[in-house]
Amino acid sequence: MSRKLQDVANAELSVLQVLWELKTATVRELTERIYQNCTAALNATVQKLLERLEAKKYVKRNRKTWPHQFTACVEREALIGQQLQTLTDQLCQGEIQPLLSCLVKTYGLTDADRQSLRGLLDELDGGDTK
Amino acid sequence: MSRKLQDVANAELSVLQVLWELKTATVRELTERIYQNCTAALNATVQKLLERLEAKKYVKRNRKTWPHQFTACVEREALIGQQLQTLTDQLCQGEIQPLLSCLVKTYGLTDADRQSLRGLLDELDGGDTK
DNA sequence: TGAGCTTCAGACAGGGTGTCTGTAAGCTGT
DNA sequence: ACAGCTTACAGACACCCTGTCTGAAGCTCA
Repeated sequence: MSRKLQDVANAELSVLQVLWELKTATVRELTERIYQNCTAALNATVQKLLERLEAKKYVKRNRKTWPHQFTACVEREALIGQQLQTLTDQLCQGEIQPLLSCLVKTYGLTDADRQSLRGLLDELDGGDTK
Repeated sequence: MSRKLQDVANAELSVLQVLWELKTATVRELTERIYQNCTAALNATVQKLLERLEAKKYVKRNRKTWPHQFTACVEREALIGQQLQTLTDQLCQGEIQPLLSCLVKTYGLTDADRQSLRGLLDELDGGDTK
């Protein structure tokens, strides 16, 4: 039974969040943003997190600049989509149906939510008018 | 930075899946269903998984019968909801909005999917006609 | 060239996970 | 009541992910 590989760890995610916000940043900037201060140790921690994110292809590093500049190369939406995929795979045999219904029922969707959701649906209808 | 506690592990989930299907089962039944055979070791493994699930309040054990009968005491839907919550908390600052849009856009929702989704929305509208 | 950052490699502890062994406890048919 | 089988329970591992840190090597700029 293979382990559920946790593609993005918690601390890694917090790095991504900042990168999404800043578009591009150095280790120092990230460290300060995340930990509100910046010691050698914390820097190394962030460095390591970036290293791992880079390995996972979630972050790109520009080695030509000094200090290196980092940018996310995965969209927040892509990550959401991926998580949703994992979720349906694991709990709904790949179907979105149960997830949708659960989502609509469980969450108190506001009028606005429903409205915009309808909008999205209409868009889709328009998009591929079979 | 606290670790993202993985509420239900992989192997644990496979136990739950079987319990959802069978409603109630013994360790032996579960073991056979999951591993296609049943050694002392595998039995103990399942036993341990059940023990952990019980601790997490996801499974109930009837100690009056012998062998013990196990039943899930969490619905699949509840788990989905919980996962969705985690997802939005981590990636959308608790908003469902981005998730919804991602979901609709990314997944090729079939006509049927869209239809049923509309149905659900209508139901909601009817439900709390403020 | 030297001070001060930055990068990089490696180490490490803690915890989750899946698995197993060994032992105690419970049941069943004779 | 007992032998023999099944089940329950406790504890022990090993593996790996995560977050963190230390120390050494590299780069820049005055």
